[in-house]
Amino acid sequence: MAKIIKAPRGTQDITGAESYKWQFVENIVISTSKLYGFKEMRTPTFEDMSLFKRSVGDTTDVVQKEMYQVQAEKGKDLYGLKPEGTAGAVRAVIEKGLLNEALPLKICYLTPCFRHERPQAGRLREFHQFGIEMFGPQSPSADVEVISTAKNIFDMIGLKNIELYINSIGCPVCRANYHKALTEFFRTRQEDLCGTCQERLDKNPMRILDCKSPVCSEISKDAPVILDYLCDECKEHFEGVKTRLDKLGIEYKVNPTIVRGLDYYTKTVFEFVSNDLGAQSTVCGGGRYDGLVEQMGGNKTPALGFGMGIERLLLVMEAQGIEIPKPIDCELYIASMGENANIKACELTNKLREEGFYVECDLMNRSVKAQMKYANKINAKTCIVLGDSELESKKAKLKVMATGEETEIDFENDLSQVLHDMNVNEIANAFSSELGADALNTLINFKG
RNA sequence: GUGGGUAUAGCGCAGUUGGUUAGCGCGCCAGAUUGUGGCUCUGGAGGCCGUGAGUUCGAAUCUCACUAUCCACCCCA
Repeated sequence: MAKIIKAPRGTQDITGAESYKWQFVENIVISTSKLYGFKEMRTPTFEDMSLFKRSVGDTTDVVQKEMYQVQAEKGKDLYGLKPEGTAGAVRAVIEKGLLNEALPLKICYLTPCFRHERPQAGRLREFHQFGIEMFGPQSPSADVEVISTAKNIFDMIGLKNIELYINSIGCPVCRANYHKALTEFFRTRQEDLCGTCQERLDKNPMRILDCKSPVCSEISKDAPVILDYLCDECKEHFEGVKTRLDKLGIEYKVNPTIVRGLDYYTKTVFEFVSNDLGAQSTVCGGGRYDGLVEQMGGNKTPALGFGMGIERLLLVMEAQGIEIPKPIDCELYIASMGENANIKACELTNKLREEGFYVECDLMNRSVKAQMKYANKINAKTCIVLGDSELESKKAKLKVMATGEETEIDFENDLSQVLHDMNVNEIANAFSSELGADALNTLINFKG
């Protein structure tokens, strides 16, 4: 036997046992975003390396250490597999001139992302992000709309205990002042900081606030807080965001230690976090990036958005035992004996599928018994058996698998009516049951 | 990149202080008077015991290295 090639480290195969869950989540995120006016956009999986360097940031870990780079030809420019969704979206929006249309421009996307990290719970090398981006508005209302889109998605999925943390990291001006104050503060206690934090002191002092080491977090308690350093405009904006969140009844905690690791963020930043995940507890992260469009060569345009990790979303759902509607079961299995019956089964199956029913017949040349076993295994709701005598009489017994009850029918003419009636009954039952959510699921699920 | 755990059939697991033919459950296939599923019973297929060295008369079992995987750091979705 030839050697088996395995999937690359940190990647996943999504089989039929899982894919319906993905489809469920993907449908919810896309359809919920539609209510807010976000139109789906699809951009390439790889982009020029310079795009990521300029947007995400040349010195960030994501670009510096975790990018997958591809070179199509020796000596030619490098491409990078997207490590996140915003950069490509911003590039496309500028390139297509979409900012010349009516603003705000609202887009969303579902895309694979790639980062070369050590895989861990909730962290893969190829993962999938759903994201939304909004271009044009500088009003705090936009921040709240973006946050509420995420919140609404969680609610639609049925997630519990997702906490929202918000912060403002200010505009470049107030952030620079804050960085200076923070560096000066930590400089006085430099020797007491842990190893990594000593390095952070110059590179990214705000990260020290986030450190889990007891010593560092003790020191951080007295550190200056970003919110005290915001300029008037940034302060007012942040207040505006909080006021609106309160009005909408969206609960949040202001957390001055949340810092996004991508360079483009300004003003509002936020994270949705779940305790049902391991160390990688952020399900959704985002914020404003008012300077990015201009930096990428477009006209100065405020913008904002978020990214949501689909794998992490699914992990939380799993942990919380959220039930995802299963794909529909086979509605009819047509068992057959002998060549002529098999041909007839094949013909009937095809005809019923054209009418929109999920029907199966034997493709393995198995005994009737084995075919029945298979029908049972795939959870077929009904079955008929065709043999020489049925072909002659044009009648067959339709068996309801759950009860074993059989009725004789004219298989040439009655099958589609029977299958139709079965579905109508099922929907009626779902409606009359007291489990509203289940009924809804059945309806959503019914025929895709 | 750093640290710790794990690696035996498709999946989940046993495997005694090293001892010859490596087991169990689920799943898969077939049969139980030959045209009917689920329950039960019987039989069958499927493993270089992660890879490579070493110790030994003998290694799934002990040692080392490598690889993969999981968890955590880091970073982030």
